[in-house]
Amino acid sequence: MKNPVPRISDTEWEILRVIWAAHPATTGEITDRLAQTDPSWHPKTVRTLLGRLVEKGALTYTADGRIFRYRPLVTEDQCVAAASDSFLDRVFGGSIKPMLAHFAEREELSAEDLEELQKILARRRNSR
Amino acid sequence: MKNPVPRISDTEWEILRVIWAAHPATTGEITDRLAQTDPSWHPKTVRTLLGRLVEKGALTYTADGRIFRYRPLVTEDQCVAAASDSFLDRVFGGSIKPMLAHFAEREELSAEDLEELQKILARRRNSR
DNA sequence: CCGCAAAGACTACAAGTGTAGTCCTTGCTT
DNA sequence: AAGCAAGGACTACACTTGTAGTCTTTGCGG
Repeated sequence: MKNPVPRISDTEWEILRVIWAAHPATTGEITDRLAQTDPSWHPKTVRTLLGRLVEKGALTYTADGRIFRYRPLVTEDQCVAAASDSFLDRVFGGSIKPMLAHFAEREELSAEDLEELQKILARRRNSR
Repeated sequence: MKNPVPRISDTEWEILRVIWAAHPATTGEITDRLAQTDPSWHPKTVRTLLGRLVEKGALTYTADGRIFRYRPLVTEDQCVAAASDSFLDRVFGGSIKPMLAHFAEREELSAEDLEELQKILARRRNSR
């Protein structure tokens, strides 16, 4: 009964991100918000992708006159979990620890990040 | 001068994994090893994918009679790094910390895993 | 009241992917 | 020696993805 989260492509993620951030959202709003971070978004492309996301069951809309208002049918958490699983399988053969080790070694982490992560780990260890 | 790592698809990852594990490897060896973990691999499919990976520049081969021996042109580390970057961008908008937090919260980590990860983080913090 | 810009519907199209199938050659088996 | 199975070359084909373009309708600004 729980339809598995549909597969979300690269560009579709961008669309979903702005919708998760604030919904319902009209096509125009979505296009504008996308264009703010990347002006190369073409309105027609946005429309196509919105249509595909509706087909996939990731979005619905309600028509308000000739304007559509989109809202998500899948949560960001669901999609993150699904994408993470698939990434883990593909790239790390499904095992989480090497994966975390890989990222923990990367440069971009600040001292505060590291500290916070240690707290997360510590909390988990204590809660058994 | 460093050709960017080619984009590797899901099934191509599986192929590469067995080649990284032991190379050079003949088509037959590769097919057999794949079939061990998943008997549904069809030899023709393997051949097609090997061809594509060669086109992409991820593999080369040397012909030994009518038999090809494949070896990687890209390292697993390179591919892991590239795939990780792309995953990070797609799913977490490029920021590493929320990503690590997400995985650190998952169930599959054992107490030993957690401990080891804390060590990694601690080491990083100390090394400045 | 009318024409136009904008929204949506439908169409396009090449590249990438998953998954083989067919055809040709040749080394090995009887 | 003959034939067959295995390798490789080339072909197939539907689905997904990125990226729009054309066609139709309609509310709004003059």
